[in-house]
Amino acid sequence: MSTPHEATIAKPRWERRKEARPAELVSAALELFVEKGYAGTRLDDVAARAGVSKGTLYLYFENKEELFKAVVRENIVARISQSAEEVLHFEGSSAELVRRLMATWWDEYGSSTAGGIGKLMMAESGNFPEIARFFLDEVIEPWHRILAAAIKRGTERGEFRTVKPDMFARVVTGPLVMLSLWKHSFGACSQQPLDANEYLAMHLDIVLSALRPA
Amino acid sequence: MSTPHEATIAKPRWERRKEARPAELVSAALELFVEKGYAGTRLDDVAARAGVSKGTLYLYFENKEELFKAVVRENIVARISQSAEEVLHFEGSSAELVRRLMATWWDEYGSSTAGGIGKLMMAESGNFPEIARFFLDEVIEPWHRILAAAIKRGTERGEFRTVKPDMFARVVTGPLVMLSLWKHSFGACSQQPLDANEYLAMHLDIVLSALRPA
Amino acid sequence: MSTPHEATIAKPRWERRKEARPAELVSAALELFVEKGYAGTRLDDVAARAGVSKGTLYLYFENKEELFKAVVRENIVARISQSAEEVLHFEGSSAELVRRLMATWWDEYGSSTAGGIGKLMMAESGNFPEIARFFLDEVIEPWHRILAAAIKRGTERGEFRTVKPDMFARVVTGPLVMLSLWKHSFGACSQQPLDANEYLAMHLDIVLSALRPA
Amino acid sequence: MSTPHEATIAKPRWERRKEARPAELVSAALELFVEKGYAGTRLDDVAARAGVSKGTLYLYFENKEELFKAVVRENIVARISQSAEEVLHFEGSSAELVRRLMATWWDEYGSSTAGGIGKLMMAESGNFPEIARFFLDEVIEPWHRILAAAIKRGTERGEFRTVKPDMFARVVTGPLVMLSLWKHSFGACSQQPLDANEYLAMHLDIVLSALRPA
DNA sequence: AATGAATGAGAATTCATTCAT
DNA sequence: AATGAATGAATTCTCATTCAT
Repeated sequence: MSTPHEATIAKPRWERRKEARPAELVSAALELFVEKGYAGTRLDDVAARAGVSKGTLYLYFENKEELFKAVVRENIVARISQSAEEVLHFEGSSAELVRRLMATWWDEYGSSTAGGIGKLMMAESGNFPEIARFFLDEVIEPWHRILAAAIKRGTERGEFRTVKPDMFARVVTGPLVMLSLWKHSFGACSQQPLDANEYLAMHLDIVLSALRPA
Repeated sequence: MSTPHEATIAKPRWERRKEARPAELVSAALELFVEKGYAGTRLDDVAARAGVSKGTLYLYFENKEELFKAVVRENIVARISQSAEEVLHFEGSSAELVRRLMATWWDEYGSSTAGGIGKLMMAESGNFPEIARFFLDEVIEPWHRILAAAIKRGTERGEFRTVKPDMFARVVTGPLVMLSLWKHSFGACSQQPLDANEYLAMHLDIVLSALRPA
Repeated sequence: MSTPHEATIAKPRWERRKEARPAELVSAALELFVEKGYAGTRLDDVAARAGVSKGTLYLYFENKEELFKAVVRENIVARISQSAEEVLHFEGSSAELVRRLMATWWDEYGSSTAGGIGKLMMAESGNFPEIARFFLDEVIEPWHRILAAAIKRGTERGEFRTVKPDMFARVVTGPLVMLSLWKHSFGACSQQPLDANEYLAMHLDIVLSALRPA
Repeated sequence: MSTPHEATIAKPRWERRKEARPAELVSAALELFVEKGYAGTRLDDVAARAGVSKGTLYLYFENKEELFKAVVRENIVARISQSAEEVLHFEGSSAELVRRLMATWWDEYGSSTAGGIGKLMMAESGNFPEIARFFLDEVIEPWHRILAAAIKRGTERGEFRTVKPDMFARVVTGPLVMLSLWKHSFGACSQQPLDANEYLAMHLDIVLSALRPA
């Protein structure tokens, strides 16, 4: 179908980083969506922040909604699955396992730019129910299951007291999410900045205290 | 069938409701802002939900931003102050005090429609820094202080172990906020609905367990 | 048709100045139309300046355009005719007649609030051709005829040199109109205010110098 | 009838005219502002007259007011300065100088489309005081100074009688402005059109007669 | 592959006009 | 006669999307 002379078409002077573009755009879009919300983000600004023209955006994404979906999709990652492995194969104490899971959560998800996705999804879940559902299924529920599994392991091994693992996992995820949301919202206008490490240490302390067998 | 005369009684195009209008508009706006975010809310829709025309909105609010401010202002309420009283004059155990504060928080703030304000502020803090600051100063910080005071009381009376009251208060507020946000976001698309009472009971259990003196 | 008991209807508490209202409204409208132009004038403001509610305006004027027409109509007055009389019956020198006509023009038309009508008509003639035509026929042309008649009288009596009366009248009306327009436009933002008397004196001097027989 | 192929050649929805656009828009806006006044001019119409869509206007001008300012700015031109040169270096009689200045005024300012700017400024000076001030400083005052200088020159060379040059200049500018305003207002609805040349000849005659030494 | 001028539907805002009181 | 709350059409302005280059 393609004619041989196509190969002789002069190579345009740009050509570079064909692959990099979408990532740059998604990254710029992520920042702006998190900062201003979906409706509040102008594609003009996304393009400008990515250093390209507005038209270029449409070479890679059909429209604003598809860009939004891409932003969510590209940033939820398969990270969760790694944590799952850890739970299954972990050899140490359950307290240590819980500590590690939470540290991992914060390092790889909560504290990263991608953590803003949480805020975004929370704000836009009403406007994009399918995406919210997707996020719920792919991110939130898996995490709850992993953490619940770790709790259950501790109980079964006699390290933790008996609690309802699912509900416990949900509740103690609250402060983690809170911390992440805070960074992307009030954190910016609070004068004495929140010390994340101290916060996380206190949180771990609470969780483990609450799990101590009677 | 109906008497001809009745049929011809002109239905007034509108009713005079000067007193009620602003509240109705603010209420309609609250729902939509929470549901769709600031930028995603059309004033047309606000007016329609309040049962008035677009123009009427402008009789009571200078513009969209002022409406937004009014929504926030009218819904933060002075509720917090009542809780403050409770802390100061409470006679019972500190565990009971904490339980009551949390129940109050949920009943009067978290579970109410106004709880959506929290979600709204979180999403829009970047776009309205002054209002976010206001919300921080008038709602969040006071609550933290009240809860911290209750923790401190428990410690001083030997009922709780020693913890940093401020940080503890912040951390254990996480699940409360989480629950409220959930209701206005993923709650809508989660199939097995979250049982708020069970969640809160578990949370209280965790908090009190974590505070138990060694 | 009217029933006797109409007479027993309680006399409402307002009642006062039934006749005065339209004049107050027209006067307020005149000021605003002159100041802001037709389109730039809000009926709200007209009503406010007249000290009545917006609705009241519609008791007296069918709509904005009718109000505008009333403003023009009520302010062109029959003043002109008095000047006409003067020309016909004046006994003194033609120079004195011209002097009087100009002084009269300034005192009764140019310097009065109604002088703003000129500015208004100039600005809005394109939007209201019929009214412009009316103004032209009822105000401008008659004035030109009167002044031309005075010039002609002077020439015929040997007091002035021979000129084309019509064109002469038009040209020397220019400074008069200019002065009136100035008051309602740049006059407000010019720092050294224009001395109208000096201006008029110079103008009269020019006119009479130009008419001096060779 | 026409070859099918020709008929299917897609007419571009628009043409790229970045360079020409602002001038075209300003020109369209000038006509409409002069014709209908600032408030009476719809941006839709400006765009339509310039042959572009509404949105395009906003690519070049931030808002209606900026467009208005551009219209004024672009049309006052530095024409005045040429006349200034003439006064300084003119070698002939002062009467000839005055004649030339007036002819120049009419040819280059009064009779041109840009002359409508005068009408516009007069009508809108109240709504845009800063622009009016600008116009006063950049156009009106310079002209007065130039004409006054020419009068003074004549007096000093014994060609004219002694008059107050400033006031004289102001007064005799009246008919010029009048003529220009007339063209853009009543001129349109007057049946016997004003002969500008005859008017200007009469005016020059008056001015020079009035300046003749005793 | 990239651009950015142009578009036009849609949202915010204004204001002349209506009408129940 | 007077009011002023309510209306909705008209206008300004925004921004996602298109497309010739």
